[in-house]
Amino acid sequence: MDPLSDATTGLLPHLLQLRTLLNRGQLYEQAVKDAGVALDRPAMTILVILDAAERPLRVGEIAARMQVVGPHVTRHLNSLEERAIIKRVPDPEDQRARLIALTPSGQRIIDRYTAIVNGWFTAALAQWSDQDRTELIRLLTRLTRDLTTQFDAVAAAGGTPAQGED
Amino acid sequence: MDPLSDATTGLLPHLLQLRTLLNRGQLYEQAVKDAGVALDRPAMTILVILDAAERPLRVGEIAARMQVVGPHVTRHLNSLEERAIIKRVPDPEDQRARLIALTPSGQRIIDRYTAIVNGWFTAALAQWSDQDRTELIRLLTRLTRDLTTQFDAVAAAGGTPAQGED
DNA sequence: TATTGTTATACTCTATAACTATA
DNA sequence: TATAGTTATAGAGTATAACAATA
Repeated sequence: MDPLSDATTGLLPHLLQLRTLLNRGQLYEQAVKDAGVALDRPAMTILVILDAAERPLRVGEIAARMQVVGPHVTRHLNSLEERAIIKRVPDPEDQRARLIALTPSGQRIIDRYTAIVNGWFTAALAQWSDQDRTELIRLLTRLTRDLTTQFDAVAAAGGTPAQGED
Repeated sequence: MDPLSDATTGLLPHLLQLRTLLNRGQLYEQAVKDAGVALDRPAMTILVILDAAERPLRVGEIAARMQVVGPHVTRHLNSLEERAIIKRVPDPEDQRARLIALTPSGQRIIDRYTAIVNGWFTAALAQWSDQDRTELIRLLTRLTRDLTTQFDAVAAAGGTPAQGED
């Protein structure tokens, strides 16, 4: 009756399993240990986001990308700034805001960390064909984008299923 | 120099973003509200796992699939059993163990919940081709499996990069 | 003695509320 | 008065340690 159901039914368990996998603290601890630093997961996530952005970000932008609330980011930034891993610089466009930038030391840390984790991914996908790897990235990117849109709509509607009818 | 890098570099930010998306508590709250129950996320995860397994599971099996530790599961099972959403039955093969089964009431809850979430997924993937949906499931399944293997190896090695050389 | 599960306690991660400063 | 960020406090979520019962 609904051809979509065949493919989308069963997606939930798969995604939960992936989430479960990525939430394992053990991995981050292993990676930061190998990278020679002692940072917790949220701090590491902030660094990954700053590194991927390739430019300084506002606190609010980081919070939005982490899907968390402002104060959570602030707390970790305080700790990261004390250790000279990030720095806060004034935003020339708005004196209320601050731009968060990686220090050279912070950049070295995230580079080491990323190299290690990418090494794991490379090993995990070693048997994959080039085409499958490319497809994975493409579908994952699209999935994340479309789920974000859908979830935002659901949250905004505040209780409406949103089967996408009207 | 390394053709794998092209595809696997950048995988980390994508996966973190997906994780971030799936960790949003808002969604679970919306779904359980629509489903007419009041359960927290870990409890809901347990029900999803039991439903996907299509048979009673041991406490240890649930913990393994959630990648959490036994006591965490026990606590939620206590609460779920009080509300007659799951029940513990003796495992005929081992008197130490117990099998966790959904009650009819619990099955109804997870059915409603799953229908709602699957509705969201269906809406999110409405514009996708059948082929892309099929490919997504296939690659996601494989990714989860291969990452699990890799991460287990890393954790077991206890600090070894595991580029798969030796 | 090793394993399955439970109870009790502590730690990590994230949210809400109240406040300061600039727009 | 609205917005960007911070401080302080409270609540989920998960882990570690100690224990009970069966293999």
